[in-house]
Amino acid sequence: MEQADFLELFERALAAHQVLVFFCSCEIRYSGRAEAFLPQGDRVILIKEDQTLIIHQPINGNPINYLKPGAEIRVEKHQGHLLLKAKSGKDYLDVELFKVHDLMTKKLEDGQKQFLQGNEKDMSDMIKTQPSLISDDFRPVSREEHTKFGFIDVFGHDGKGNLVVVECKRYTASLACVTQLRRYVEKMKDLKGTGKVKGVMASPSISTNALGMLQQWGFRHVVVEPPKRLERYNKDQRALDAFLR
Amino acid sequence: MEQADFLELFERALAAHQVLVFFCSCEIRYSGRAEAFLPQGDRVILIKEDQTLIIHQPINGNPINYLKPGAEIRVEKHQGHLLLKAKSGKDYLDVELFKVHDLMTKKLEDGQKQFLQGNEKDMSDMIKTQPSLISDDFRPVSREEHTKFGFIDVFGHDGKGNLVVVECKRYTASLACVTQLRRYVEKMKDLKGTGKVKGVMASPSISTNALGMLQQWGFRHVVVEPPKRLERYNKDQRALDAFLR
DNA sequence: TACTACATCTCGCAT
DNA sequence: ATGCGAGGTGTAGTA
Repeated sequence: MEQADFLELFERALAAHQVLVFFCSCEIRYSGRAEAFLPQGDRVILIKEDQTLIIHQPINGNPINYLKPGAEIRVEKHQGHLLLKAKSGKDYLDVELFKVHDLMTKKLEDGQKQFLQGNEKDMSDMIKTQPSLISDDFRPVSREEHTKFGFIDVFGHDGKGNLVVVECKRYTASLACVTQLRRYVEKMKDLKGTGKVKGVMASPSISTNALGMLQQWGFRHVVVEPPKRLERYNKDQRALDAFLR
Repeated sequence: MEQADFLELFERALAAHQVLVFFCSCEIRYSGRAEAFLPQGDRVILIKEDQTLIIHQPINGNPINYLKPGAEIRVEKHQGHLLLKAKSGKDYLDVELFKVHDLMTKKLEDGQKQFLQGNEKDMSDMIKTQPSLISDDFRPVSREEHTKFGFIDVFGHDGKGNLVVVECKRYTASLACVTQLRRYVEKMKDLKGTGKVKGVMASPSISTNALGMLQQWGFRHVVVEPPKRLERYNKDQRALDAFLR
């Protein structure tokens, strides 16, 4: 693709807040929270309407370089080829464009948000409405969602005069998760001036080391799966899919 | 763009392990580690040569949906429009394609790795070669000895018979960082059977609460910046850039 | 494989 | 702006 053609289309699309994608051979310098250099190779560059800049190599899931939304982006001629210079906050990206293979631009119309279920919040909600998931005598004191005594997921008491702090994790609980629970329990003991505070880790599973530390602190692990209400629908889809194959 | 044309180009590019990008109007269902639904809108869909699938809305830095490398991807006709079905591990993605606006495919040649400096490893290396950054009497032990103690960033001793555990963070240290350090110190006390173990948090800054907890445990904070050796080059570039503006 | 910790983490939420 | 914790976190390193 010709330099002049690219430059014109690029400027116009950028000004019109279109989305731009192009294939190119380039070399990249990054400076900001860290410093990086990526030698010449073919990449995909995506510029969104909010001036997000994302650069992908032909393999791997994550972008190799990027700038957050709101970047200042411009292209200038530099020693026979083009130089894309961009800045977002403290981060700077310089992309030497040796060759632009192909470019695609379009104004995209969206504005939808994704509905997502099965996160940690859904898990703690489930425990509040089904306290027996923790124990027969567990009584949650719903109320506090984010702050009050901290960021405790579910807080309550049992029938033996103990306060109970529940920490939910949607994945295998690790050492870090247990220290988090420990921190909350100690905060609660401090605030309430009592030693009768129990810790419960609610997660689908827990690593061996984490379980060891949990028990060392006299805490309990309870197996709880994150709720996925759309699961049946999707299961059906998968079954149908397998049938059609 | 015509369905039949898209289908043919898509299949061919996918089989040739080219990179594909297209603009489309679509509706997305995700099922796997969670469940999600995204109503109809315009998006950018990127399929890489390793069968990574990434879907972007026209704004925001992160993809709204994605599948990890190695996904099984196919497109089939479904009630007048196209249906892209993909699966990677336990994750399923169904994309109803109401209209494909434009498509770009190309075999990209890369294979370069990024050189990056200023990460936590660089920070701990710097401390090992310049122990005075921690204190005048700090003496780090050799790297070989270090490894058998686990995940400790820098380990050593001072002139007063104390073992010293250093935890590096490239950003503002938080409560979680301090509990991590605490965990390492306690592990070390246990392993060595001594109470004389000091904890040091090395980071550019530390939150007020984290500093409180740090001091409560008798640990110290030392201000250390992650090393960025290319910084001067980039600073010069920025200065030059400003001059040319 | 399981587990651990880093990441230019990003993002939202609350102070 | 800062602080704190979740994330469909992803990714690398190690046992």
